[in-house]
Amino acid sequence: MGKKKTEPKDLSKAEWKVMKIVWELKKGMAREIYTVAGEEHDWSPATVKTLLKRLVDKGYLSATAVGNGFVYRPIQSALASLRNAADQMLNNAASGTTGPLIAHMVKQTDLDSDAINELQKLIDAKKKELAKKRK
Amino acid sequence: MGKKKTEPKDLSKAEWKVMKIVWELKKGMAREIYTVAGEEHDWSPATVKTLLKRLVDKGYLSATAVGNGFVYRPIQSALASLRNAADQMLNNAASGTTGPLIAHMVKQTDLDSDAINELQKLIDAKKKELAKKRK
DNA sequence: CCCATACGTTTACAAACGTAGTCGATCCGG
DNA sequence: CCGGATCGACTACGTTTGTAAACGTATGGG
Repeated sequence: MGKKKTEPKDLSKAEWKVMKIVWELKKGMAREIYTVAGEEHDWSPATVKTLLKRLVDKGYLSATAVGNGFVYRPIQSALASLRNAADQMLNNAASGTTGPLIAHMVKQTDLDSDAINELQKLIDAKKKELAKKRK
Repeated sequence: MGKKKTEPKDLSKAEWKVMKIVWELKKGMAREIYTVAGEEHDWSPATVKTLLKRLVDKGYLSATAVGNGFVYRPIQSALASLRNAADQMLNNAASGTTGPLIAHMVKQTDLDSDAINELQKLIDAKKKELAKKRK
């Protein structure tokens, strides 16, 4: 028993940026990660190393020993993590703001046809649901 | 000339919760705010007072003197603040995740017919745009 | 087999956050 | 006009975050 669950800590701003890089690389050694990170943001390798460590501690990255160091890999998919962030955001949304908020995001984003179709499907479902409810 | 802009600091988790309450009340004196906050979260009045102060300092709340204390009012609309948060989130989104992310949010949320129609309009626009591009 | 290089760990330190107590000023019901 | 309730400011203090140097160690090219 006692699975204890260890409340999943969430990511800080800097940590998100590192995660984004690792998600895009799929996996990587310290070197590659802090090279990219050094270009994109303006961090010293030391800084990135610290962030990597913290991410491993927080359970967002796995580190499998290879040669000198480790290969880092995301434990959760980018999507899973984003979903959490999104849910938190929705919790902070005062009633009535969610609709416009989502609309804003749709406007902001470039969607491919798959995404658009998926969205269309969801909208249709919502419509149907609404119609029924308003019987 | 020196508009200086004072980089808008962003809200911490606890601060969001307070803001949400104020947005919903539209405005309020310390008393009401920390009463509600005390029920919803489990904060002492002192804690809420601190948060209120910090929110005023950060420029999220205005405080106009009335009697003993102040009436607090949100300076930005909830939507405006959420939009910022959303934009940040989209920045952290690795490519290809945005579509599914938005889909997730749509699923998560109860939308009224206005919101649904608005979304539908946006989707239609995206479709058209896509069709044209893929000439 | 040596040593420069890169790795991860430790340590550092200021700023932001979460949480809250104290305290002098002030308002209002009586 | 007094005294209790309340207010906001100030102080406090441990934790997390941002940022990075130092350092002991392992690695692998020569």
